[in-house]
Amino acid sequence: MGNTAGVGQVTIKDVAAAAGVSVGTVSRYLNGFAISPQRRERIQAAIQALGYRGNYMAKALKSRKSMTIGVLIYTLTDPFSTTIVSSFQRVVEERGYSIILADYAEDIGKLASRIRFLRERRIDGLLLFPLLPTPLLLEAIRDCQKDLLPVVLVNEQIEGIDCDVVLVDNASASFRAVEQLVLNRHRHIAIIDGTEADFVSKERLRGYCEALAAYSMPCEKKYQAYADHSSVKAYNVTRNLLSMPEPPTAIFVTGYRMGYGVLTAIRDAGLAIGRDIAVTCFDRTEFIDLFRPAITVIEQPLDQMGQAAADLMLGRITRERAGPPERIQLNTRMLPADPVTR
Amino acid sequence: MGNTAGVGQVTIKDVAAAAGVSVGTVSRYLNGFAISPQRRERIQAAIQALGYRGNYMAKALKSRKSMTIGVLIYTLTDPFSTTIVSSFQRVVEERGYSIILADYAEDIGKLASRIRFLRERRIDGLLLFPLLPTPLLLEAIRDCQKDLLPVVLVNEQIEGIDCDVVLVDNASASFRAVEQLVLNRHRHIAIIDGTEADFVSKERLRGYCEALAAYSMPCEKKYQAYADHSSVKAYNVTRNLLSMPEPPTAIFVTGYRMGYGVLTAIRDAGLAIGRDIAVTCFDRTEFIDLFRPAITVIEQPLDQMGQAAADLMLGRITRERAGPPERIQLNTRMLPADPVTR
DNA sequence: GGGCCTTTTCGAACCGATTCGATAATCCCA
DNA sequence: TGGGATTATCGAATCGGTTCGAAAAGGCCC
Repeated sequence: MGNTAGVGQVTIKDVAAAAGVSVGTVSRYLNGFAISPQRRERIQAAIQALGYRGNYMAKALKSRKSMTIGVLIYTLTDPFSTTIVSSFQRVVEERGYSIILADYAEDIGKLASRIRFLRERRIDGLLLFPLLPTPLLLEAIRDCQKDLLPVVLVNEQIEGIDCDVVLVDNASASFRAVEQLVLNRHRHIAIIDGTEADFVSKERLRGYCEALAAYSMPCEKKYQAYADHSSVKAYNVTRNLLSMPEPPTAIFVTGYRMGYGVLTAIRDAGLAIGRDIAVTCFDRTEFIDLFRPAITVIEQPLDQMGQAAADLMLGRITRERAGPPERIQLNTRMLPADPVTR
Repeated sequence: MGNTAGVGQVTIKDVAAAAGVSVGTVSRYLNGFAISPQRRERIQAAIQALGYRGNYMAKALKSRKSMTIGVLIYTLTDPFSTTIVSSFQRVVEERGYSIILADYAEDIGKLASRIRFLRERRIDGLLLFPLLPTPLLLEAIRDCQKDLLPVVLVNEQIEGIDCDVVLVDNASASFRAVEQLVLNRHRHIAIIDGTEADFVSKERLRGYCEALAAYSMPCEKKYQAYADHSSVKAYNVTRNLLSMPEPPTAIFVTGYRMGYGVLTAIRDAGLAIGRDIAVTCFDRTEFIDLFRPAITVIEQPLDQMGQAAADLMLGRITRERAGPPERIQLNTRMLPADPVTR
């Protein structure tokens, strides 16, 4: 029956009645099937007149697709991941999907319950930003895969898991960055890295070490530090580095938050970036951009990453793409500093 | 009938059959109504055994509530708003709501279509971060209200709209900040503000002017600049200010992004923050924190804002709260610098 | 144990769409 | 213009829950 008065509750039945056709026919029209011209017109008129707006829930129930993708991010406050999400969203929305967003407050322990929450909403796919390759994560992913829920990972590689993933060339970007410093005659190059455990940090450290090795330079522990992705820790670490008997002449920082700390520490030590010391920093942010071209920035293709993730996801959801998981590796771009040579 | 094999498609019917009760009874159990102990046990066992997971879509369809709140943000990459969203999310999720997130890429023109998108998902409420009080926005909100869709605004006040809103004490915070500078004997205090049009910027400028007036100081145009919330523009503006014949001895910046530009410009001018020049900045970010206590920071209670917004929203959605719109104004906190006196 | 009141259970209708078999309309060509 | 093939339309069943009236069960008191 439906109601004509109520608030936005015009149903397909009302439209059918107003147009003098069956509900099935209206449905056909809505889904783009062939329909006779005069009926098409009457239906269009009825929709217009009644202000019909399809009921997404009914559609989702019947078609068993929620047209919703869950996005689980470690924290909503990190512009790096939200930028990726933003472009991901743009792409999937064009195909009618919306995203429901959750974060796990950088607490791996919450991952499972957050995923459960999303799955109760019957998401059609899951975009996951892991922090660490823990067994818990592995189990959670396996669980999704068991139920054929497509999962796409961003920036993480996990032993023993076959899962679509989007990455950047962490190791080789680091290699090139450090190589450039070496070529500019730096002999004491420090690295300030995230953690010992996460995939991205490990890869970036690997690139650093390989570059030094490639030029037969020692890879000394005293020039290697972890700052746990924290700007404050990076600040302290940098001050320590600068007060060494033989301080580094170049610092390679593997993340923008730590970059903040490094830049501030250098300033507070009374040194001039780009003259007294070279800095190469992963991630391009609005703030770090203010230091160009005094520092070298490794820019990650965030938009592309979001798009790639969206393509992977949509391919799986629609089953246009089957077969083994893909591992998409995108290239960073180095925005070189005016050289600081020794 | 249901299926026992398939992927996660156990229905309430399957549970009922397995427990030997009717679907209605299972539903009662699920919704916390009284039920006889032995049935309760059988139902629990059946749910456990089958791995039943309620179908959110079916529930939403029948109960006409999507248990979903739309969040429309100007850009996902702004940590200020995403922090608020994060705490908002935490609160509403406890009540079973999830959020679906969309941004409008700082393009007011897209607002209407973004809202339409969200409304097609049958959201139960809308949390909106406006940028400007435009007629378009006003119309969009009116449209929601007409259909009794609860709307909560963050950080915006619109003439002629009655709508729940969460704000901070922009004007009085500015007043106090500038007052403090005056008391430290600064006589040339510059303000770098967002735009001429947005509510928050206007309020912050008002506080600045009122503070100067309160101390009978001139409110000179030459010390007032807009930087459009951009760090690069703030950088340029600051350089200009510093090269005036009579440069300001204190700068009041009304947003963290512009703060980045100001701090960098001061550094590049060879001045020391907290010694040569005083800086007071709105918003506390990880980066700006690195400058404390050399600069004064006005911290907004982001978590509280999110919670307040959530409370407003849930109150409206559940109709526990009716009546006229509320305007919740929260207090910022000033983290004072070590004083730079003249 | 019977009568009466309360509480629990059952079963069916319903939410608003999709989808499919059956039926009606249309088209094409002889 | 008629017959066969094609295409559009109708109507009913269905998705997986909630909800409500009616029926059954349980509790209490005499």
